Amino acid sequence: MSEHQIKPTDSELEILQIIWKRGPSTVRQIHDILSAKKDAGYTTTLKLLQIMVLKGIVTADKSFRTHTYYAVLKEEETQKNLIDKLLSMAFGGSASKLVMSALGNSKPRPEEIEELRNFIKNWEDRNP
Amino acid sequence: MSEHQIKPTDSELEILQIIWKRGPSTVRQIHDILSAKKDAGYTTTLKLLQIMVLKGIVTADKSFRTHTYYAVLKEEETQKNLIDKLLSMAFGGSASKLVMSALGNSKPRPEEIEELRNFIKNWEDRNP
DNA sequence: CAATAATTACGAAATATTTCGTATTTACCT
DNA sequence: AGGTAAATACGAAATATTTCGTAATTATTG
Repeated sequence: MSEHQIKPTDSELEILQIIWKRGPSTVRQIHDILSAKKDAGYTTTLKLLQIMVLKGIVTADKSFRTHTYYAVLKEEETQKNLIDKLLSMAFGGSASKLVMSALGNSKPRPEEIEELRNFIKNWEDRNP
Repeated sequence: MSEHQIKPTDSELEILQIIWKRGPSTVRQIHDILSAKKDAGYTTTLKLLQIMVLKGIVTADKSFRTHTYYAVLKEEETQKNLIDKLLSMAFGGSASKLVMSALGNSKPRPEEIEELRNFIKNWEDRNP
């Protein structure tokens, strides 16, 4: 860990999420998904990716005309950072309050519930 | 709900958190707490509060020279909004992943663990 | 009362983020 | 080859956020 916290902005997160899900992607691929859910110009998406390269959030393979972008930030690690921030920013550091709020308001799908129950079972074993 | 989502910024959240904890507070009181953990000028804190009034995040009682600021946004509701956002922004909408990430990386204090266990027990009853 | 201190008002600079237009380059297709 | 389409480069406007300096006002104190 030589680098101090690279913190993606909201727009950057939207893009990261797409790359995490699709794997390495081109601007066109990313933009098509992005523009399905929000209003955005192609060059805007391109510019964002280019900025993300400068910040070290993604890398670009430029060996072909159509560049391909790879996520540098790891999904789990980024999620952890965001939770840590939310925790200190809005929950006074209380993980239990955060979890209760998340579970209290959500309607997890059945398969999620099962996953969660298993996790909780293990978690309880580790926290007697 | 006539108003569209009032979304506090990070700095605003820091202040909100203080008011939530202390109750209605003056600029001085807020600033003293704030400046304990970060470098900030008094007028910066004041200006932030004034902007928050414009946005409807807090209200100011100006009947005395030293104004007192009240939170308009409710803590639980704001927390819920932030979690919803984080959920769609970084967890692809999966509450279970969010919870697992939060619990996986945290070391809750003993009293939190108890609270959490009780909550989970109830939650499991409601999600058979 | 006069000086000092505390407070608010407010403009505006500094910074960060988002968006897009235009120019240029590269590929593709008759 | 010539024309069209697709892609990148890049500056810069538009917007949002954060920070602070200065002036004006009101209280406090000696």
